[in-house]
Amino acid sequence: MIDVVLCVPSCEGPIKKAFEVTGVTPAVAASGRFNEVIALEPSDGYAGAVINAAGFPFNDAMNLCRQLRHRDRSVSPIILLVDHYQLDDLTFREDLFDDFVVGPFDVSELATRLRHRLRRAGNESVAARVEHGGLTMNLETYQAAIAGRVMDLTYMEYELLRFLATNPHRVFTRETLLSRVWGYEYYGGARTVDVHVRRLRAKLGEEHAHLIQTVRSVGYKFGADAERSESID
Amino acid sequence: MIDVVLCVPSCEGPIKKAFEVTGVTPAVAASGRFNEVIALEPSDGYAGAVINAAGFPFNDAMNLCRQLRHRDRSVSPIILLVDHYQLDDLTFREDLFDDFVVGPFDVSELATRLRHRLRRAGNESVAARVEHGGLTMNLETYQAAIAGRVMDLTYMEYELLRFLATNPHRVFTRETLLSRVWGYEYYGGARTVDVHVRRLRAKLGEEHAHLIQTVRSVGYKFGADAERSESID
DNA sequence: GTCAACGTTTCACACGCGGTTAACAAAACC
DNA sequence: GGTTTTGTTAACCGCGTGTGAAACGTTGAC
Repeated sequence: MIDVVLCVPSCEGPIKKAFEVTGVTPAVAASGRFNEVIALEPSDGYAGAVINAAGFPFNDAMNLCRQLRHRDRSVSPIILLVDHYQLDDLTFREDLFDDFVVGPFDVSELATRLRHRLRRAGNESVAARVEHGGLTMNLETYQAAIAGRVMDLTYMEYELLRFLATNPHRVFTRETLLSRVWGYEYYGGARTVDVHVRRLRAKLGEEHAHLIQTVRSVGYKFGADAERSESID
Repeated sequence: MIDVVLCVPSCEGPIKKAFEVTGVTPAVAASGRFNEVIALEPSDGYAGAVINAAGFPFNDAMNLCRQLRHRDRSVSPIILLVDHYQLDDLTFREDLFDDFVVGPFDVSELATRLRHRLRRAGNESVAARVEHGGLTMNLETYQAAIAGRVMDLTYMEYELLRFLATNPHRVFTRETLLSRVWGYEYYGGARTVDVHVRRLRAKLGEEHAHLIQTVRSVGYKFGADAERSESID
């Protein structure tokens, strides 16, 4: 049985060694491309995943995290290998991974972190649901409901709403949303965001459409402002 | 309010800097001995703890973790600073801490781990703000409040107020404001600044309108002069 | 104290940026 | 091949923004 998914396009040798220390069996899932790991069946089973993002497009690694998280939520820890300059990219993506190691990579540190997260895996879990202002999102069943009424959201609609709702009251520019939700590096048509916001508002219903607020000249944010009218933080 | 308990018998300076990045306020609880931190009342409240175990008896740090954990169960994250040779000691103590940094300590890595754990623990108070003379501006939610009352500012009003409030007591000419806030290279209509100042004063309310002061023949500055009437700098 | 000169405040209005919306095209899925 | 989802384009429209002019206040000279 495979214990840990190893997603390391390079430098596999020393990292594999780290797993021997922990006593779990690693499986190299992707030697060249990130998306190969997805080919693994969930039934294959694995205890955790180590993803090497160092020297690679960051969004590729993030998309992989997202897919792993969707597959089996909160069960298996995801550890990221990053370069020092990538540290800032981790902000607002805290839910996508469980731990990280900064290069140059130390084998024993990785082993310790792996052990740490594996032993913690049972107790601590990523929030399985997001609730805010009448909105409920079940991250396991991939369902969303507003004021008890289930909404039939498409994939992109769900992802956008989830990102906004997990960071309530925070304003995001279209560019940020494109890169965080869509994974685009480039700045393409920003109108794409507008249109998806519009479709979301429509499905939220007239009564709750204001849950996604427009901040003119800046972007969009999630959250009823009523609850914030007294104080900001 | 104390956000984070800093328990670092040495090298406080650079570690304190890490907290500034996250926006939480650190409090040095123990400058010499580990057990001093325990003197803090639970009611003091803090979002997390950073404990320096590097170069110190490991069991002392572990006992501190145990006490902190006992005090408020698993709410606030505990981050350990350890030397490389101490990594093995962490085994089977995974429940006593939430994360660790291996020396030599990198400030930005610590900051990232702090943010990661704080946000995972559901703590949203990790936000960048500007506060001055009753004015509070949350740079992430794009909200501003005066004396607790939320103001509905437009984009330009917000940007102008932010610039002034982040540089309190400093006088800016209209030309400077135009170039710094508006981004103009040229000197357009200086009346533009006046009008925006006026609109801001109106939204600040009569009581707080004086927060933006006119310096005749020069420009405008932000800040209550009362607090500066005694001393200049 | 009066007056003139200068700077600031206030108002009203028009332009255009930026957001919304709908309709269409392309792609993915079954 | 039909259906659903996703991205793009363009028209529409509201409101934020800048501008000019008038009203107002302040300063200093006589």
